[in-house]
Amino acid sequence: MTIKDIAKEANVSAGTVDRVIHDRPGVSNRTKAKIQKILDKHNFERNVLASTLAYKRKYTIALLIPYFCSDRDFWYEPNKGAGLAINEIKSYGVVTHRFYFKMQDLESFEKAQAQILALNPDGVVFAAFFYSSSLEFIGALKHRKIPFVLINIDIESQGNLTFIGQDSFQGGKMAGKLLSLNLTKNAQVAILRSRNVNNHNAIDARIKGFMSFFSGSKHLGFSFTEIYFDEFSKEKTAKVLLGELEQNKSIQGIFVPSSMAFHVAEFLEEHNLEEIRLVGFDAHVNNLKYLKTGTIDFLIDQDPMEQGYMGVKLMFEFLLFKKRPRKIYNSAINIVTKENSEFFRSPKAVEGIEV
Amino acid sequence: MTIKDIAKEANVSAGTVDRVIHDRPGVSNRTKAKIQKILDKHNFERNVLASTLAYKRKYTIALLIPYFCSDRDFWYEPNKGAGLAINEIKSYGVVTHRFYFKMQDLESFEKAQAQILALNPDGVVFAAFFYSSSLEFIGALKHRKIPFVLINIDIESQGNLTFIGQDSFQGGKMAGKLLSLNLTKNAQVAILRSRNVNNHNAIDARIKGFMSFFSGSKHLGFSFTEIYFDEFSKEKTAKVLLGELEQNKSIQGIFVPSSMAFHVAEFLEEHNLEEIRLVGFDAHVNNLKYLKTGTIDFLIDQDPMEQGYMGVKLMFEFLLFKKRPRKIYNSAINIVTKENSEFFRSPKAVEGIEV
DNA sequence: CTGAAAGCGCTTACAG
DNA sequence: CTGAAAGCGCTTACAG
Repeated sequence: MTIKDIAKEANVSAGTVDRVIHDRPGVSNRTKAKIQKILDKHNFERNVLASTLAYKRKYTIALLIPYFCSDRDFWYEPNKGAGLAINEIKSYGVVTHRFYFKMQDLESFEKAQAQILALNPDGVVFAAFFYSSSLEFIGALKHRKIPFVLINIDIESQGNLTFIGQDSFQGGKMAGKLLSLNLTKNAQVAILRSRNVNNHNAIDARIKGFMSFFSGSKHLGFSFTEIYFDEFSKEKTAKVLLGELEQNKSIQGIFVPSSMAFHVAEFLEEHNLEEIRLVGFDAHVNNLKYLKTGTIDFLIDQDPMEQGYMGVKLMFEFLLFKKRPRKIYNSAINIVTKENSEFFRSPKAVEGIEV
Repeated sequence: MTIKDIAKEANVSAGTVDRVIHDRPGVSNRTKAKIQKILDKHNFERNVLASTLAYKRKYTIALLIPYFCSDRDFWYEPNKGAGLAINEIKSYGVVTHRFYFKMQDLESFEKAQAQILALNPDGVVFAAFFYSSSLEFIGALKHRKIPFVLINIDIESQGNLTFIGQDSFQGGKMAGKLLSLNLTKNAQVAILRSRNVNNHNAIDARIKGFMSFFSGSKHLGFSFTEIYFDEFSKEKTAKVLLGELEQNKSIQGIFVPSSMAFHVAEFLEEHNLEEIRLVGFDAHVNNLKYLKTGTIDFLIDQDPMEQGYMGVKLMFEFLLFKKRPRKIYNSAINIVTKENSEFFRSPKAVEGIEV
């Protein structure tokens, strides 16, 4: 059933049918009703391919995420997912420009923002690092009426099309449960956190969720201590941990509410402290290494590839097909252990295919 | 960059460029080389939309999966995933016919097979229940050179395009680990299995994987006993379990290597035996109910929606774009607990969108 | 308010 | 071996 068929049945031209389908002005009510009736009768759905081709409109999407050095880094994955989506939608006349900034470098973030505003894209997908700078960027986007999608890091702002990321509180609660499985009663647990971090909110929420798991009566015996770092790096981690663990020999479990558990694991292995139980976030290659040796017991993964993929894909569907996404897409809370470290994400249909 | 642009640059017609792109005969080597050079220079990629539209070819895919009664059943999910894919690909001129059979009714399976062969589709996606009947079906498909994709249940046959499903051995091993987390040393564990089941292979592999986890030196104290059912149903489960658990009061953990853990959970709750630890497969609604009450400790999920989605999508990509999938797509081994029961799968970009 | 015609980019008989 | 033309289904100026 094509527009032509409908037109013939209604004794009008294809152009008129098209006007009715898209509710464009310039059709008499009488004709409109007649055509609509036939459309409904046949349950007409227009051919999206032909439609897209005829529209001729080109769309530009900008993606802004942290720079990554190798495929072992967290942000490699969202970038990969975005790449899959970009590839899928390019036939539809969508060109996606990718911008990267350095995670510790506000200037690089703002430079990328300026470039994006200069590009004046039809939509923006980004990770809201640097709280106040992100808010300004959002202000500029809203002013220009450019729709935007947030991935990975939420920010209490209005007007984003959707947010795609993990529920941090639930993730933290999950971490609490997992750590508890390997601890005996009355264990002492250390929570490790860095002072120099951009997404305080997510870290705080994870810790709140973590503590909430132990608030039930079952785990009254546990005690907790927070250990602060200036930043996560091999040397600094070692220095602080040496002091703390020396001072407090009864620490049996460590919770790292960020993706930096591998630094801790490296330290534990070097000091033969593998019996300390360790739970962290994000199953990137750096962390997986220590999951496999058993020094990290559990990782909680959020399928970052999917975040990149969906960010771009949902923006595309909004721009071309006016499909408005839900306000929030909760990423997976995947539990990763030695046993499923090869199988903790669904294999994506779009990858791994040779032409 | 379009075919027209290339044609102009090469001083030939668009038709000739098209012939070169598709390596169709009837172009002199000289012209071919000239055009190819220009194509390479511009890194030409043809517009898939326009191409699909012009081809005019229609494709038919047949899907064959078990019938399901409600959205609480396992097979509801693959069907839903398939529906998403069907919707995505219909613009490309692909019509997918869905056939359902009753899991305990060989006749219904063979009737559907006959209908599919009568339809003579371009590709078939199916779950290989009923071993020998499936082999016959595969023989018929091969004879007609109809490509086919297996989902959920693998079968040692040759010639399938790909298999999409969980690695049963690894899944079982994961179950072993999870059950062990909640058991004390020297625990006695029961493995429950039904005699009346179609995919013996997967169940056997899960049990092998399960046992392999305990074969390490760490768990020498555990002992295991297999309990057989004629089939899983509320009454039969209760009857057998009553006898077994009565006779052997020291059973502390139960492993159900199928999706039927909810029957066991129901029994345990009715007899106030919730302290027995329980691990099963597949996070469909029936099972999730008892995960939430805590009677089931862990479920291992395989993202069945993705299996349906990918089965159809990969067949589509093969038929239209000649993309040959990998021989196997390992489904996820998702660990589901009370804490992540809302978040154990990636939200699919394609669903939940209002037009 | 409505229709005829041209065009999106690619493919395919057909003619030469 | 090669080109001109028609067509896939939809959209859009343009003319009336």
